[in-house]
Amino acid sequence: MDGSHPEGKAALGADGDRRSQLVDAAVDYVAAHGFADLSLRGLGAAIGVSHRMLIHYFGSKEALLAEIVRTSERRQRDLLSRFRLEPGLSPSDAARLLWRQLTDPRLAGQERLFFEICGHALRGRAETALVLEGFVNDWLEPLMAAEVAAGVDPAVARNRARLGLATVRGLLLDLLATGDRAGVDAAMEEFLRLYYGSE
Amino acid sequence: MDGSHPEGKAALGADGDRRSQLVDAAVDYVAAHGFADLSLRGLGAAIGVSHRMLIHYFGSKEALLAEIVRTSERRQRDLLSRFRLEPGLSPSDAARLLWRQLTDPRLAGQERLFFEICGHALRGRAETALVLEGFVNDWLEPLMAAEVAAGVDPAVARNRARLGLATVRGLLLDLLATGDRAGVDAAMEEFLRLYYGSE
DNA sequence: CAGGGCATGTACCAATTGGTACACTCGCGA
DNA sequence: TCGCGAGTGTACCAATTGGTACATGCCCTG
Repeated sequence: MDGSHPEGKAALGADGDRRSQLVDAAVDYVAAHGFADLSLRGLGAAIGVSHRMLIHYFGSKEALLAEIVRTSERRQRDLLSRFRLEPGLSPSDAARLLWRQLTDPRLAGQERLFFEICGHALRGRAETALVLEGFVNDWLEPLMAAEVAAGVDPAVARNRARLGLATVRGLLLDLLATGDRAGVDAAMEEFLRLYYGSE
Repeated sequence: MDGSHPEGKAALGADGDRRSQLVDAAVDYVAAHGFADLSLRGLGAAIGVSHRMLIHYFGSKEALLAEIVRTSERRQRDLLSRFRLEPGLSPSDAARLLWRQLTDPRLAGQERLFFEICGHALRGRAETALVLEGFVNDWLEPLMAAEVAAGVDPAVARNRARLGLATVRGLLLDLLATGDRAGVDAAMEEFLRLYYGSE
């Protein structure tokens, strides 16, 4: 009685069709309602399938969670790669722009989910463990490349990239926890001043 | 048949005696085994009481969790206050020392728990919501005071303190996720160089 | 039109959960 | 000595969970 018309299986494209549509909806739901206490029934009811179907498509709750984590990660990475296409701004302006994108309120749910998943991953939860792999390294490479491109000694660039990543995440967490956008933005400005040379 | 001898109720001190002993054991257990999937039975079995008694002493699981969160918070605060007693080192050396204390492997469980609780608190989970209150502000004040004492303009000091807090947390998260102590330490050194003046 | 395979729903199951009822023990005060 | 109340364990309950069995319906191919 909702949008689940039996549209046949050839309507959509490449991958799993229905399956990938479900995982997308699931990520949205999880980003909005949290990862920890997810139940197949609750999720199913919210996105319009029975919990039976979730098991059918994903095999188990654990597998579904793993897929949610992967998709959420991919979304974040897409955000970054879309950003990299920018023209040649000054490094500090580029950072500022990236920061503004990351702190877009519409991404808040996604960011919360990120930290939530981190928390679980630190506990060694299987579905989320793979996150820890790319947690730093996947982001370090592009940031490091940017540093090196700006003329920084590669050895130092790695440390600077790691520092920048950590600071951004720390401030992001601050923002999510306090909602004090002005205060956090001011701290970020202070960081940019220190990081990219002064005013 | 274990360490729960009926030692009478006057053996220990002030507060709840048994109760506070239980909450201490509970925090240890949770720091080691995680917060998300805690069950009263599992916890009880681990610390040597029946889940019945946990309900008896704390009223409900939620109340117990709230108490665990509060105690864990208090422990962290105690760590900081014990640290403040140091003599007058240079700011950067003081920061280095604090950093070394925070990254003591023996605290890893506690730190993991901190981030885990953050994740849940961001979801508005009731027992953990109070954490968000003090999440930044409680730490900002002492850090800000230190900045001001070092001669920084109060307006800037707030931003610097906030930045320092965020960076420490970001790097701590990095350390917990990757275990790459050397890499994270190097990034921290880079930060200290930027933060407290150069080479 | 017939058959097969995929998608879906309903009903169900076993396990685990937080929480409760009741019984038992034990030490203290009258 | 006799309770009485606090501490504790055992057994139990209802709800929720992930997961399964079976039946149904639909579309596509023959």
